[in-house]
Amino acid sequence: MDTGADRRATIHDVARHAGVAVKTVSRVVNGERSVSDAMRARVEASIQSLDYRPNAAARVLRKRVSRSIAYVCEDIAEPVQARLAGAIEAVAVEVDAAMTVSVTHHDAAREQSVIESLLSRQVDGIVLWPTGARSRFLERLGRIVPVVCVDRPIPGVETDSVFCDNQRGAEEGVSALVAAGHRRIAFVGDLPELFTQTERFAGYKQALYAADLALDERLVFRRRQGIPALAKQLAYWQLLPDPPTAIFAASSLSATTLVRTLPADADLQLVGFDDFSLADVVRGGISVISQEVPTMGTAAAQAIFRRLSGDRTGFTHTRVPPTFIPRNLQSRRAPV
Amino acid sequence: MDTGADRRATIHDVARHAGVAVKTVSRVVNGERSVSDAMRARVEASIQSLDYRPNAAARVLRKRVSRSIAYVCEDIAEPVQARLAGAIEAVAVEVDAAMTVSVTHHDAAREQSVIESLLSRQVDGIVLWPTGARSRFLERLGRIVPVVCVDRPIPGVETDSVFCDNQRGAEEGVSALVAAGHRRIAFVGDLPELFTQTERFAGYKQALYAADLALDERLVFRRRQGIPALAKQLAYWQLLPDPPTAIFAASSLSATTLVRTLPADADLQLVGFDDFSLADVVRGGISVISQEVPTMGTAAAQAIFRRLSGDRTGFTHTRVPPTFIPRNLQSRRAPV
DNA sequence: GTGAAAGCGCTAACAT
DNA sequence: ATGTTAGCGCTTTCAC
Repeated sequence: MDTGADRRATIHDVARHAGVAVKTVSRVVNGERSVSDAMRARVEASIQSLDYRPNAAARVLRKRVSRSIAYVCEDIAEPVQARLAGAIEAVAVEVDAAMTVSVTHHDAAREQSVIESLLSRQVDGIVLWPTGARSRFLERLGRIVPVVCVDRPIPGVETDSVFCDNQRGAEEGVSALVAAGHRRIAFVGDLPELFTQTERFAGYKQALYAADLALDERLVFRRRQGIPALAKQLAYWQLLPDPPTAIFAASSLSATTLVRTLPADADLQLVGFDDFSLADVVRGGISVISQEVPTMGTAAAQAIFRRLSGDRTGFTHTRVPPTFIPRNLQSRRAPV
Repeated sequence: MDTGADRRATIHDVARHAGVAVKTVSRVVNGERSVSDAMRARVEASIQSLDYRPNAAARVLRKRVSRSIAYVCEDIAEPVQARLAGAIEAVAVEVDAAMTVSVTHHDAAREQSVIESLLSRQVDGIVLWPTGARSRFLERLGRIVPVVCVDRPIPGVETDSVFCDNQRGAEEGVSALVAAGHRRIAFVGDLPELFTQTERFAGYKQALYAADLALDERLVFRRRQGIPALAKQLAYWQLLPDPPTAIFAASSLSATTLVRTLPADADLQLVGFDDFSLADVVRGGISVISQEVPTMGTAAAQAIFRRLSGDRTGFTHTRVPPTFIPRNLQSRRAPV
């Protein structure tokens, strides 16, 4: 029955127990068809009674594939990155692969070191949420193992990629404000050098352009905000001859910081990029552009497995359109 | 799967290139001290120029340890579970181990199958957020590999464990309501059979007892709520001769559902278990009992590595006290 | 349909 | 301080 746990049973133990050759056990374990039913039953009984589990390390060593993929992200506690992990894991488990998670904390040096470690572990592919740093190492990475970038690219390096269609999403969100009658729409975003921010700002500009509205640089606030800086900016806007009547917040951090900063009775309509918890509640509900995270995770994981099954075609760049979720969007008469 | 590079360099390639024995390369790679500086430098140069990376599969096969731990949880997208993953990964990376993440989706069958797969992969330990199902398989699991349970135990099985001190936390939260003058405090929680819910309800009762307040069963609502059911319950409470003036919500789901259900002007003080995004904002700020997730993750991972370094002492049960975060807790004159 | 033997890349054990 | 050899548990190759 139980082997006592002294030493895990090996394929040899099973072969001896069943009175067959090692190769036959291997065939049964791997579901190969050229095994008679009687033999299969005999081997399976031995596997059961010895509680045999194939040693993946030996298999990986021999087959040179690990059936494991890595997800390297900046911060697994961040909701979008966590949900992406869930979607990737779902695809992995489907094909009997494992997902390892490594975290870079936005640090390029750590990004390289965790990836080095993963390569050593023979991962079959990497879904990478890059830090945004360039490096000779990352340039060569794609030649060693299939890589799919998510959220943003590695600067100067082409890989398979799955990104949100940030520009289109932002354009849609801002256009919804225009359609609700707003003509003075401010932009509050994170650091301009971030890939997603650049794209979302482009979408903002495009929506204004499409509505024949001028871009007023005074209404653009692009930095890593704290509440004090944002409060000051809001006060400044109120002093303008024609202050903004709506704000497009180009990240969930911007949106939540705005929520914390705005007086409860401030008459400002908000649209945010990325949904966040209780966005449906605060300030009567805040409209958001919501990334299709499950779709993106599935696409990223599938891109890896596509490469693993031998696909050598050119890089694919998937743009997943986000969904605009209108909430409490009141029409507003345009000012004269 | 060959990914373009001809063949990765092996320890033999390095040995040949450097003109030394493989064992010497092994010594250098593993940082053993009995290697002369000259030799070390020569080997390291060869490693560099061949872009050599040790094959972890071969190492695992030989050493019988994988330097990898598994984190098995119910839903990696859930904030507490995601943050726990981050804390576990931080400890793992510190000791040059990898963390694999598997998800059970509250399904006992999947719990068993993912763990079986992990055992095959030779993980050195498992941090398990159990589904709560009993099984013969889980009973024996601890004999095969070190297991640390988080959040709740495996029913009927003792393992090392790291739990939040739910009872104490709940007691503290309810006591804060009592201290603010509340005498009619309702309990809104999730399914009573959940381990954490049982403990939190016990803390609620204890706080009432300590304050000489009777437990009024009519003020206890324990089920998986939706907004309609909760709205009905709130309406019922308003019809009581002495309706509750405060509510203790024993999960973040209960708290956020309450927030979505309560009219904005409802004069009810809330305290929730588990912090949630924007709890500092909604309804003027909601006090919460906040789990010390980083502490718990660190403790769980360390418990694994303690076992791996040979510790065979009895099971350790760590109870991490949560932190009460008061927000907008107004004093209320007790009714006559 | 089944089996024997070689070897994946590494490290433990034992030389020297 | 450095080298040689065996073997971890599996799959591949080839033989029957």
